[in-house]
Amino acid sequence: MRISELARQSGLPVATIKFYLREGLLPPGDPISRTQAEYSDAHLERLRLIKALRDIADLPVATVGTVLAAVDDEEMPLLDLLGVTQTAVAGSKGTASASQAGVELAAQLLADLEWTLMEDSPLVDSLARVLDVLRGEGEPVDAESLKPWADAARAVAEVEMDHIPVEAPRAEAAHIVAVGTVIYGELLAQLRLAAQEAVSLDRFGPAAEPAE
Amino acid sequence: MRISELARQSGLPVATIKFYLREGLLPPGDPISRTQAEYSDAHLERLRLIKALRDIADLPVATVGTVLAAVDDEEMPLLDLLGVTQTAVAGSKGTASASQAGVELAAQLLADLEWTLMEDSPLVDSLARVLDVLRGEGEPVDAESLKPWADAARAVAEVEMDHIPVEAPRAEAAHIVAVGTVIYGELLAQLRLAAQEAVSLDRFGPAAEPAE
DNA sequence: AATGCTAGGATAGCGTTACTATCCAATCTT
DNA sequence: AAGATTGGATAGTAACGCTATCCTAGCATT
Repeated sequence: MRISELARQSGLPVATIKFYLREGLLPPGDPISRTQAEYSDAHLERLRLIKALRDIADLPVATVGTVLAAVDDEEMPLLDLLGVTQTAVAGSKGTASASQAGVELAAQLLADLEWTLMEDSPLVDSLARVLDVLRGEGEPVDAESLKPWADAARAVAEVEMDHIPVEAPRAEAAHIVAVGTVIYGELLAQLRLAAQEAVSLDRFGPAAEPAE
Repeated sequence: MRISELARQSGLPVATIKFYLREGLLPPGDPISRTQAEYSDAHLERLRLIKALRDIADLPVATVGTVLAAVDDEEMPLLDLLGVTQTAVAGSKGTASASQAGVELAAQLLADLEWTLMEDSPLVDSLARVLDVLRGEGEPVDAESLKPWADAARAVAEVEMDHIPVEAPRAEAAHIVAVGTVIYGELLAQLRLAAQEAVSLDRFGPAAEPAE
């Protein structure tokens, strides 16, 4: 198909597709002639993926590029791909770094939970930043207090890791790792909000006040 | 204290504080004279809150304003404040809206879970958008398949709702509702990533011992 | 009271991000 | 043959979140 067809099927403007081509998010089409290129279903698939990462996870375009490059890199082990994707998701916000105390707190928390991370995992820092804020708000940050969140996180993580088809072709597994890390995270976040609303309605009654 | 002292203690540039004042995120100080205003600890507190919402939750400045206005509104019931905050968090990303099928799917999911939301809750739409993407990726979106995430979400939501000091002064409870919705969400997200890494290291990692 | 520094307020400017629009010559379609 | 379309290059735009500059008025010191 040509670019306009790709635009039609993906629902993205031609100009945007050209932009993604320029940014290297979408590989170039097969050049048929000097002014024509042929795009495949793989391109469409790729655009859908980009759209998901942008719309749902709100990842910056440059970060999407990093993740896609990792997905495409046949040499990269899935474990490393997971790391790249996590870094993209975790690190896409803010620039401030965690306090020393926060990092120690995070390390202690992980130790208490018996969760072993990689030596230099950037997740420790992301976690430390959150703990810094909680501490600043006077909330407890010890393992016991945070256990409900840790248990919930661990439970979904186990399911998600089970879900990776390690026996399947790498491309397929890589795709699921990247998408799953992002999308199931968002799913969990949205379900949490929905659950909050359901719980609060259950408790404080649906007849709380006359809505208009 | 004067503005420069406020800047020093909050770690924010004076120009930024002025910007927040203009945007209405920070209430004006007590005017001592025509060119001097006195700021209190409450202002410092407020700045810390703004910083948390910006740095951690990455909420747009305008959205932070909406949430803060709701926190300040003594007339607003906590239930409504929760709704405002959730909308801020859930809706701060993307602009695309969910498909009709996605909305129906979301409604079905909530029904199967026996979660009752408010009539016109925007969460249905946010959830539908996520389900749309999952469906597009060929992932299952029925209640049974998604139960692990729903259970995890419900579990933390229960704890979080228990955590709101409904008997305390409204200002305090309101503060916790707003901050908690955002910060514990981020905590959960980060813990999930950490758990993913811990689980995958346990399973595939270097020096992994079959811990059975 | 003169001097100099800071505060507060208004306005304008800047850097980044993510597109979007315009051109253009080379095809392609009919 | 002729109008439309394509790929590619380049430039422009809009939103966002600050940041910098001005200016006048007061405070603080001498």
